[in-house]
This record gives sequence, C-alpha cells and structure tokens, in this order.
Amino acid sequence: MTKSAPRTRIQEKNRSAILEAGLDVFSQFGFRGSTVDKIAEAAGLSKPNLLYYFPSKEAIYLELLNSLLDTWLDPLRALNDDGRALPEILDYVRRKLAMARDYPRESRLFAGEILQGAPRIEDALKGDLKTLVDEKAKVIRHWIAAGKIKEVDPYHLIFSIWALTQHYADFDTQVNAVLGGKDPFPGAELYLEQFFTSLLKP
Amino acid sequence: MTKSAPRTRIQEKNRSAILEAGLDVFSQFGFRGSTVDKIAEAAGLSKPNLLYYFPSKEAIYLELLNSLLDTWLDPLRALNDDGRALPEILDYVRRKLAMARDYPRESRLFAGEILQGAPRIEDALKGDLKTLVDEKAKVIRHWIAAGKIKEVDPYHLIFSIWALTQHYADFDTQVNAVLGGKDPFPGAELYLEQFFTSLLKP
DNA sequence: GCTTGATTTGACCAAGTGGTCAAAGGCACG
DNA sequence: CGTGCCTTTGACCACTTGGTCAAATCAAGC
Repeated sequence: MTKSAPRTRIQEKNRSAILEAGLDVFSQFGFRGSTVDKIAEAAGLSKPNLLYYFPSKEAIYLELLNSLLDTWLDPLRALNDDGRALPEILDYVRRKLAMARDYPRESRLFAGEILQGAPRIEDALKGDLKTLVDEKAKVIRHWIAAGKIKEVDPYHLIFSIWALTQHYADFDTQVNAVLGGKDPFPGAELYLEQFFTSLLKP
Repeated sequence: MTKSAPRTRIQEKNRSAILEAGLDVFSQFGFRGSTVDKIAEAAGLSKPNLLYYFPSKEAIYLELLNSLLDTWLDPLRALNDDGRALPEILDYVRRKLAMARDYPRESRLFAGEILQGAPRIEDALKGDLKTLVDEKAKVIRHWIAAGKIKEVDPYHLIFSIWALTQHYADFDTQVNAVLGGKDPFPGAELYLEQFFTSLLKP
C-alpha cells in the first residue's frame, strides 16, 4: 500500500515538505485551483525538482487524500461498545471537534473532494467508509435496544456529528465573519455537549 | 443594483440559459474547474456568443453568487418574533432542509465559495449576513428570556441549523455512499425535528 | 581527486484556457 | 427591398499550466 519507501534522508525530507506544501495549497485552492508551481514554491523546490519526487500533481493529491481518509476515520473507529454509551458518543464528538480545530486543512481538503462528487475516493466511501459506519450504526442500535440512549436513527446521528463538527473547519470563514473573529470552539464544545446530551439522554 | 435589464426576448432567454448552465457547471466543478467552453456548451451557445452576453467568466459567477446570497438567507429572514418560538424554529429548519433538497446546486456553489475563503463575498458575509444573524440572535435570546425555549447559544444554534441541513446537499455524495442510495431526506427531517425539539423544548 | 549515482535546474513543449475581433447572418421596420 | 441594429461565429492570440529532458551539480565511497 505504501509507496516505495524513501531511502535517503534528503528524500524523506523533500517528500514530506512536498506533502506539507500540497496540503497547504490544495486545501486552500482545491485541486484545479492549485498549480504545481505554487506547491513547489511552498515546498522550497523548483517545479522539475518536485516532479522528481512525485510523478504528477495528481499523485501528490492522491497520496494526501488516501493517508487522510484513515486519519479522518480514526475517531469513529475508537467508538467502542463498552458499558457507557452517552459518554462514549460525547467523546467522539469532542475528538471530532478537536480535529476540526487542529487540522482544518485536512478537513477542508476532504470537504472539497466530496463537494465535487468525490471522483477520486468514491470507492473508498462506498467500501471502507460504508462498512465502518454500518458497523458503528449497529453499536448504536444496541445501545438503544439496551435503553442506554434514546431512540434515534443511527445514521443521521453520525451524519449530524460530522456536519456539526466539520462545519467549524470547513466554513470557518463564514463562522468568523458572523462572530467577528471570536474563537468559536469553546462555545461550540459546550453547545454540542448540550445538544447531544439532551437528544440522547434517556 | 440590477444589471442593465435585458431588452429583447432573445437576450432574456440567452442570459437565463447561461446562468442556468453556469449554476450547473460551477456547482459541479468550482470556479477554477469550470471553463467558459463547458458553460457555453451547456447553454447551447458558442463561446464568443456567450461572451457577448457576459463580459467574463467571473461576471457569470458573481451574478450567480450575489443573487444566490439573497435567496439563501430568505428562510432566516422569515424567522419572526411572533408568539410560538419552537414551531418557528422548526419551520426554519424545515425550510432550510427543503432548500438543500430542492436546490442542491445553489448550496454547493455557495459551499465551494466559502470553503475557499469566500474571496468574492467576504464583505457580504461580514455585512448583511452578520447583521441579519445578530438580529435573529436577539430574537432567540428574547425567547430564552421569556422561557419559551431552553437556554442555548443563539449563534451556535443557527450554525447548527446551517450545518445540519446543508450537509445533505453539500456532502450528498458521502451520504449516498453510506446509505447506499436510499433517499436521506425523510429520515433527516424526522431526525432534525427530534433533535431540535429535545434541545429546545423547555 | 575520481567515479558513480542521486539530485537539481534551465529551457522547452503541447494542451488548455480566457478573451478578442472582424466579418457574416439574421431580423424588424420603413 | 434596404437599412440599421442585434446576434452569431471562425479564426486567432496571449498566457497559464502540467510535464519532459538533457545537462549540470552534488555527495559519498574509494
């Protein structure tokens, strides 16, 4: 799965500099709006030098997207069917909100891809993602059946967590415009806790 | 404010065909990913002919964006401080969800613009949008003070309505991948009613 | 310092793209 | 039918952009 591992120190350094720069540029301008030149400049390399490390602009984008998908789903994977249902869900919400705060570029890159119809990760969505969500929906149904949380549609519950947390990263511009630059995250965390508690507490 | 009104019937027809095509193409590929040729073809015109009606690609995009902003805020404008607080909010949620269902292209065009930092509508966000939201936040605070709904942060309440409804339009690809193509909207409406009722009912 | 392979670069190319323009077609109306 | 204006188009241009390549540079072991 992993590309041919970098051998020398300099390769490792340059490859990761390119990926960093790619994340910066792609998340800001989208795939079509990003140029190899811009990425190269951000990485401190010349364009042909960049293309010495990656065969194409798309290869950079794809590597970012694929490594991202895993990271992005980790918090959901950690949702486990142990005893306490509501705290488990609230933890998931908090983890996801923290990711929106700490990794907004990743969130936006992902959002941009989905927004355009996810042409490059459709398979992953219908495969790994769907499988994982189906699995976790079952966990949630068990909690409901056991009376640990109120009855809600598990899929829409998961969608709502995604929507509410990622909104603060993806539409950051809008949120900041309305709040006049005030940091939205402390308030958001309180609101979301209140929100999901009142929805789910039996 | 309105551009020089079209005089002849053919102008009116072609201009609106171009805007329709522009909405189609821009919402699917974003500004940078859309080409004048693509839009012209979708409108059934040649490229120079299209440029006869609009001075540039950006002019089409801007006209769409500006006329959109108004439409997009109408449901929020309709949120009025009459007697019944909770039904008023639930109506707003329903209206917004209906727009996500019926006008997904508009939602995506808007989302794409915000995602890239809203370079072309920053002023409108910090101006009209902020003003409107501030005003409605005050209405919500009155409802809270009158004990008609539970105490929540009005701004995050509004953000959450935007996030939850637009998610179904903007990330439609993801939602469909997870649900295997099943129509999400009936379930979403139920879920959102439940959600906001349990959050707000005193 | 010499050799060998890894790294870097300037020059270049082909395709795509936004936009222009002069000329041709169409249409309404006297 | 002719005139004047609106509409349409083929040809064209300048610029951007992804990607190539041969040559130059560098680094490490001998």
